[in-house]
Amino acid sequence: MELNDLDIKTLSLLCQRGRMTWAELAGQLGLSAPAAADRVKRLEERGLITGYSALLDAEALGLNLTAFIAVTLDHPRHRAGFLAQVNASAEILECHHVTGDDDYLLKVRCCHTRALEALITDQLKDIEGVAKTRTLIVLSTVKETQVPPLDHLSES
Amino acid sequence: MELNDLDIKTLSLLCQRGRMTWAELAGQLGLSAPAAADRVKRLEERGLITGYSALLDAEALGLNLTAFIAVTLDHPRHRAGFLAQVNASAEILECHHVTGDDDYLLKVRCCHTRALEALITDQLKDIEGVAKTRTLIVLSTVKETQVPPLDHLSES
DNA sequence: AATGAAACTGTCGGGTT
DNA sequence: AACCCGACAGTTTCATT
Repeated sequence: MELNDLDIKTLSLLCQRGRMTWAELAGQLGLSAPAAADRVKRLEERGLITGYSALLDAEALGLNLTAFIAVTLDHPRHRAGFLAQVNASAEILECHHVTGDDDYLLKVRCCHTRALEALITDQLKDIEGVAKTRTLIVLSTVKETQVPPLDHLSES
Repeated sequence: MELNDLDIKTLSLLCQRGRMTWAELAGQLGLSAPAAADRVKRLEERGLITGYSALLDAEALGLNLTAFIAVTLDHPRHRAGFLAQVNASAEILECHHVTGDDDYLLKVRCCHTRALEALITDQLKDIEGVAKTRTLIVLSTVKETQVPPLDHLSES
């Protein structure tokens, strides 16, 4: 599992402009278009690139409310039902099993406080085994990217 | 600011497969290729689509450690310095100003615990005004998407 | 929003270092 | 093994209806 500088630059460029043409990418890399396409195909086959996506502006879409919800389950037996609900809800963007006082940390996005209330009451609290939820409302977002720190990979 | 069903379907399709051709998109929408391209261009100009990106597998890249760090500043005067550091660090993926016991919630991603230690000690604690940090380690990630809940937009 | 023509891009095979 | 070149099919784009 080796990643040379050209691979990292390729990943970086495709994170910045996911629809750029192979010719354009090749220009930035100093390669021909087929060579650039080959390298990308290899990165996809190795599982480093899992797909491509349009990036949407949540606020422009009217999704003005982001929140983090810490969830505590009262027994591991209720895990499956909880995770099923997590996967079924489009408003739950992320769900992480975390260390600390609570079991799970969710990142959710919805339109307004009423929708958040419905999410907490109907989608979460209603699940058997959800003992407690703690909600942090996002007042403003300073930075939000899904691009991992590619510069730091050489150290690994 | 109107969004019809075709717009929402367009956004959804482009979130799933960001590099699909206009011809392919047009097929899914029941339109001709130029019509589909026109609709996408309009969504970009309206700011709903902010760009396109390759999606990377952080674990496959060796970025095995994700954490959330709650940060408390001891005085608003130290805000600017803190935010400058946040924007300068590639390992800090997100920074949200939140309600609750702490001021900011960061999502960070790095290679291993040593790198996380360096992030907390050198990048955060070293900033003047950072009074306290609380770190939650992510044990496993159940779900992680950046695609907003498009189904729920009709209610707004 | 659909059609048709021109320019461009992606992709494949063959050859090179 | 990685890359370049040339060629063809598919795609984007523009003008027109």
